[in-house]
Amino acid sequence: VTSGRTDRPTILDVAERSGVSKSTVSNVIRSSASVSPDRQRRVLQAVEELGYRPNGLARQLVLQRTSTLGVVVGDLDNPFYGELVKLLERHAHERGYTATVSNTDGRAEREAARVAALIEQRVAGIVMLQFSGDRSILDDLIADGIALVVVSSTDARVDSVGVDETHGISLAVRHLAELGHQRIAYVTSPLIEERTNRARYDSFSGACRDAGCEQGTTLSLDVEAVLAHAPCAIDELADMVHAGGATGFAAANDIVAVALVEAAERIGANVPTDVSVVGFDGIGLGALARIGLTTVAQPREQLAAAGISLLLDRIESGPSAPPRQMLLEPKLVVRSTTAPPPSRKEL
Amino acid sequence: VTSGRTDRPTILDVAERSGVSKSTVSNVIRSSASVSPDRQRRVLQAVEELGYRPNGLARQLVLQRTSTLGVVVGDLDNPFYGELVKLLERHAHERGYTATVSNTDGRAEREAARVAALIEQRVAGIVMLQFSGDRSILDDLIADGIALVVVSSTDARVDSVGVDETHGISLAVRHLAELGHQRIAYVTSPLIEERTNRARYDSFSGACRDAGCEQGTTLSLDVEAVLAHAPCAIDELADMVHAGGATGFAAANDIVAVALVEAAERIGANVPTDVSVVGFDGIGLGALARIGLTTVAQPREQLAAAGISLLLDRIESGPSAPPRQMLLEPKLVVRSTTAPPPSRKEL
DNA sequence: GTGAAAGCGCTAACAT
DNA sequence: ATGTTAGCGCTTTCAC
Repeated sequence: VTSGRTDRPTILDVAERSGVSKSTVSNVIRSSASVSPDRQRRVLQAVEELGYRPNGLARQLVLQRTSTLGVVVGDLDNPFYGELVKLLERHAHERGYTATVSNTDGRAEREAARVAALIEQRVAGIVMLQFSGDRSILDDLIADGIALVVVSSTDARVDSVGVDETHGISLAVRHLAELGHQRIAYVTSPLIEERTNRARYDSFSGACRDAGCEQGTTLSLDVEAVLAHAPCAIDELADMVHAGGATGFAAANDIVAVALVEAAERIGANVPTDVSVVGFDGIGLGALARIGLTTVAQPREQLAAAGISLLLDRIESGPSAPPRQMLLEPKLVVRSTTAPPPSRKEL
Repeated sequence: VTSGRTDRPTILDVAERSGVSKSTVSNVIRSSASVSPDRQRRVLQAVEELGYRPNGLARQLVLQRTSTLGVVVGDLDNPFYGELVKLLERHAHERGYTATVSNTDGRAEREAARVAALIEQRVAGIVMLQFSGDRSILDDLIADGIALVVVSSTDARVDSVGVDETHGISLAVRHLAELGHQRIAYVTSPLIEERTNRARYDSFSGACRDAGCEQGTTLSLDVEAVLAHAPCAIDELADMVHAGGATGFAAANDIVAVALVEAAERIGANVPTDVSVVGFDGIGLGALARIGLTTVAQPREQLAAAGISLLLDRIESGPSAPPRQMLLEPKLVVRSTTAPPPSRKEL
């Protein structure tokens, strides 16, 4: 009653039982060198009888490379990331890798701690799905020469695959503008990383200019607080809506959008009659009739597939190859959280 | 340009640079035996200068135990599981473990393949969050003597922590009965494992008897199909509702419940005016005013905490200790998908 | 207090 | 075709 699992047989036990050498056993289980049919059979039988399972740790130690990928995600609770991680794990497994996932909740310390653990574990590569407050971890990783890919976000210094955010946001803004909204505001959440946020905001500003509409004050919505019915969370929104600050809202992601719809209706502003909301991501639940979230959808399957491909390529090619950036096209999905603004409707 | 990462320094490099032996370095980085302050400093400095990171693989190989936990989940896309995995990872990390997650999509072959990979990787233990079609994998795992805990489900042969399902379902049925529903039907999905399903169904039957109401035909709803607007998916429901087969529905989980609400409203039956729906799990999105899902909520944080505790205990104590079962109390959360049935309302 | 030596389970030359 | 040998990077007796 000392050790967790019963003692597992090693390659040596198999060798002994089948009356051959370690190497021969190794050869048959890896089906590498040629082994006589007779011995092959005997080894296989011994493996069977003993219930032998090769020790991956030992193999990876001697091979000097692991078949483990680290997946660093901000919030697994967000279905967009849940699905992405699920797809990434699928692709990883298909290519012979396992996935160690790390949830950071957008906290820099956690991100650092998780990444440190991944490095000690000698993961073959890391997929990053979201950044926390600062990108210094990225710098360390790059300096470390570890294989790295950023999925659904972008950074010029590393391999990455994401959607064309500028285009995505312009789709949202243009849609709102075409419906007749004159004043549009950008809504984000404290969880979204500073730099990403700024980039998106810039895109948003540009899109507003291009579409010829004014831009309202940017709102930051604490999603948790809204869902927990914390009253303070929506005061800012109330002020804004009642003062005619904006009739159209472009949200940083679908969860924020959904929380925004909730908050708006709670203060008596109907969506889409009074205000319109468009999200970003394309989570499955947004398709529910009761939600009907108009959103800019990301191609999740492609993001995952490309992410794993890029990462494995990088693992092969080493850190010296120039970084590759892939930009996928997002798609506007119009549902029922957007409509012409009230003033226009009354015509 | 051959290998992925640049060659990392080993404990030997540190030893050389600081002019001490391997063992001394090992002692200081693990802060085990006592080392003279002088050498201690020199070692630490060398570690710093070299950017040395201990090789977890090597350590775990010699220690004969890993600090990796396997988490096997049916569908990470379901926010209930997304959140559970997130919580499990947090607790695991707090106790010094990393989490390798495996998504099975409820497919037995995938489950087997993933579990095999986990065993080769010599995970210290496995958390199972959902079963696929058959439980034979469980048998193998038990025979294997691997540390194992089942979370949010139950099996008498292994450590497990879940909610009292019988009680949970009776909460749902009783709530419906108290509202005046005479005929209640159970709704599940093809993704839910046979045995779990049967157990829940039995509980459901019992609850109906106790509450003195009839039970309608059980429905199996393909959630994907409903959300994808596949027409066939809701025919059965239409027949049932129009034939007065049931006015109240107890769903196997919140996703099914939400899909059911969608399907019902699509065939012209308003929720809760015409039919009532109660879910099971308590996903965050159910709290949205537009969804307002009445549901039987599971204590997720406690499930995760207890799951990791049970597993680590098991890792310590070995396979011989008798299995422990923990049953937590679910809680009925009444929102707006339930109301008195139409007939009763017309009084 | 410190170092030398013996492995953990495996793979990969290198002999035969 | 098969066995022998030397490690992969680390921890841990066991002498000194």
